[in-house]
Amino acid sequence: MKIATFNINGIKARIEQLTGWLQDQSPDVALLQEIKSQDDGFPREIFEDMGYRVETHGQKSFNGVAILSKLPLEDVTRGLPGDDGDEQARWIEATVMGSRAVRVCGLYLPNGNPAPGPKYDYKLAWMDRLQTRARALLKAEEPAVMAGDYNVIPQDEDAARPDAWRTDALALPDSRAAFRRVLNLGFTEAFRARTRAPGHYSFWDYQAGAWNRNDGIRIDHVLLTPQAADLLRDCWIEREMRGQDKPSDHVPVWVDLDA
DNA sequence: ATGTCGAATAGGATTCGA
Repeated sequence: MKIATFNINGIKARIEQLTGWLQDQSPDVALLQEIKSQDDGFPREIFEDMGYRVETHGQKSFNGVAILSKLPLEDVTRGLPGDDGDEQARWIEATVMGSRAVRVCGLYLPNGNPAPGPKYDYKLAWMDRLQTRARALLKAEEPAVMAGDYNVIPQDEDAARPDAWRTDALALPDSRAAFRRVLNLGFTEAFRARTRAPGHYSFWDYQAGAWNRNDGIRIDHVLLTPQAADLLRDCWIEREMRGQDKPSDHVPVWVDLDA
């Protein structure tokens, strides 16, 4: 089962790249973030015609997550539990029925800038709720994946210029600690289970020629429960996507599971 | 320093979010 997480930065602006990518790479499951569309504005027929089931959790203008799957989906839920007043569409879950059933969570974690401030408070509160959901997934003792744009640079080696991010919400110690707290519950960070080296990024800003200078950061992550980690065949970042015409500022991160 | 992009509003330049 090949699963890719991809922050597409707007479905309308990315239709061409996204459909080409699905044709070429044929993920079984694509977890999309920042669809920037409401559910009824999402061009689901385009993907259904390509053989994908489509589940969205959108909102107007900003945020929004979706699951595209060639495999059957069961028990789809929308929204991260823990705050009924949270209007932001950042979380969607489904069980993917492969040769093994895999619970898949697609997430778009709040950016949190400027920090300190209310947006940073929201980020940290959201990460507390993430930790609660993560505990429940572990308790089920089943293969589960939490993948998406975490908006966290886990360590200095995950940024080309770590000092430039020192006071940014993506790298502040409280952000890193909250990310580590989730990992330390017992999750495996798939990319780091396969690759130790620095210099691997999943995001390059549109500004200041960041891509041409390889001034990137690694903020898109795939976390696996122990039962999912046992199925891990490989994890890689598809950096070539950033060099295409009309790219997103993020690229896909893949896991291949024996499921 | 951002050197940018996407969406909404409004009816083409501006604002917000990233």
